[in-house]
Amino acid sequence: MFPDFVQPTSERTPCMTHTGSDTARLLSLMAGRRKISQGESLYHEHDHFQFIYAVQSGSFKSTLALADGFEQVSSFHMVGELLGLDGVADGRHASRAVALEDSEISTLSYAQLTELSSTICGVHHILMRLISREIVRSHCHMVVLGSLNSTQRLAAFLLNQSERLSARGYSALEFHLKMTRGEIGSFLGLTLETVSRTFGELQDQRLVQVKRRHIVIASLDGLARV
Amino acid sequence: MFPDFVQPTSERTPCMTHTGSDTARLLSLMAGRRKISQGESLYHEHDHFQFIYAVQSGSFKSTLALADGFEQVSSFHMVGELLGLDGVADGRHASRAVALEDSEISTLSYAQLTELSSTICGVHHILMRLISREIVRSHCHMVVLGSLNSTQRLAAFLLNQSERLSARGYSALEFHLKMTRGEIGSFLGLTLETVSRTFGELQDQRLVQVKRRHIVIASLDGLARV
DNA sequence: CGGAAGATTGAGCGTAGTCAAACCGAGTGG
DNA sequence: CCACTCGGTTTGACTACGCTCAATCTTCCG
Repeated sequence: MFPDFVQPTSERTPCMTHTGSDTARLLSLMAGRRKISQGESLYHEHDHFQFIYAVQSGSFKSTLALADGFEQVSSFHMVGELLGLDGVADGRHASRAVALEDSEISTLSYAQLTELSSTICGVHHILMRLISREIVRSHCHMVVLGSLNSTQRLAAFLLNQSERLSARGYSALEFHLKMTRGEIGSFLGLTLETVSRTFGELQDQRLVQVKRRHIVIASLDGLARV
Repeated sequence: MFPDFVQPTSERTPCMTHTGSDTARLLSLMAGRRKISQGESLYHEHDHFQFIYAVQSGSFKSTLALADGFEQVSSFHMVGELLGLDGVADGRHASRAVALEDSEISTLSYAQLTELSSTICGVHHILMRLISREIVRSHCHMVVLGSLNSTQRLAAFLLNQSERLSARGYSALEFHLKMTRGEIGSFLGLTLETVSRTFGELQDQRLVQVKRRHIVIASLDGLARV
């Protein structure tokens, strides 16, 4: 039932977060460091696009505003991931980035970066790949939103979290979510009540243990099989 | 209820298709031309990424395969739009592109393009912007999939079609869809029956006239207000 | 301790999915 | 020309999943 790229097991998965040598090399160019406290915004929609950011510690969500004032979460970002690439499109940010906890980011001026591109061969390849990877990630998420039921969505979400956390050296089976049920719901196209209930279901099936934001995965395979 | 960027009226809309001076300049570099007949694939998932394609005539859909063999439509492409940019991410295509009708495409080798980037200043800016714009587009579609009901989704779809067609000099109010109900449904995260029924509703509300694939929009504003 | 924000749980409802049948239009061949 | 097929579309009846509204509980923090 799952698109194969949602599963964390496969070696090369397009849904993979953009952590890797690409980002590492880009990170080495990063300069300014800044603290962002919980709830603070890094940038807003329509803000002039100037910087690309990398999460140094903590985590962020990206949101898009709906016309009625509500906001939908479009992605979560954790340590080592980049923010702000959506601004390349037309020089303005298309989303808002908010810290989910007290965080630190480093900053890289896009103008600087394009200069570097001409001197340091390969830099713009890296950047291009990173942006393109974002496309692939959103496409994956479109599949999640467009063809999975609530249980499958939440399972996919947990697997994704697990994969990204373990890629950062944390446990793949036990972790602490930084986001509320409402934010998860918004991200998955569900209500917060449904998220809560679905956590309950997964727990009843002995696939995970959930205590508020603390998650223990009992069976990765089981989750993937959902 | 609509995210403002779903509406076709606003002047600068991030959901805007990537037709514009950027594409135009890129198109001028395009070389080979090829015919693709209806149902034929331009590339498949996991194909080695080598070319970027521009639709010269006809139209295409991009699909992602689910693990169970089904495919979800992730986007539609019409004349002047680019295909294949998802392959930049890791050198392999993440989606499949299929012609919705007998079509023609022109081809641009990505390797060639990156060479050009170093000589012709600005080429890689263009490419970067185009890729980034794809991100913004997918984010918009995530909002559609994550927070709109069937009527709103279909209205957004029709407005999008209308906008893109009128940008190409066709009528904004009367056009012929190239895709089946099933394909629309897959794209919008609905079943084909729901698409059909929802077309009926919109017709009952005198917002559009629908006869199979022939669409006449009675009120763009009405659709946008849905 | 009290208040607030977040999470859980419950009851009832509605939208969209499912399954099934009928319909329509285009193309094919007798 | 009509009969037949086939893919796509429409329509109907029923169902179920997830939403809504509401109450309660938990944890955190002043």
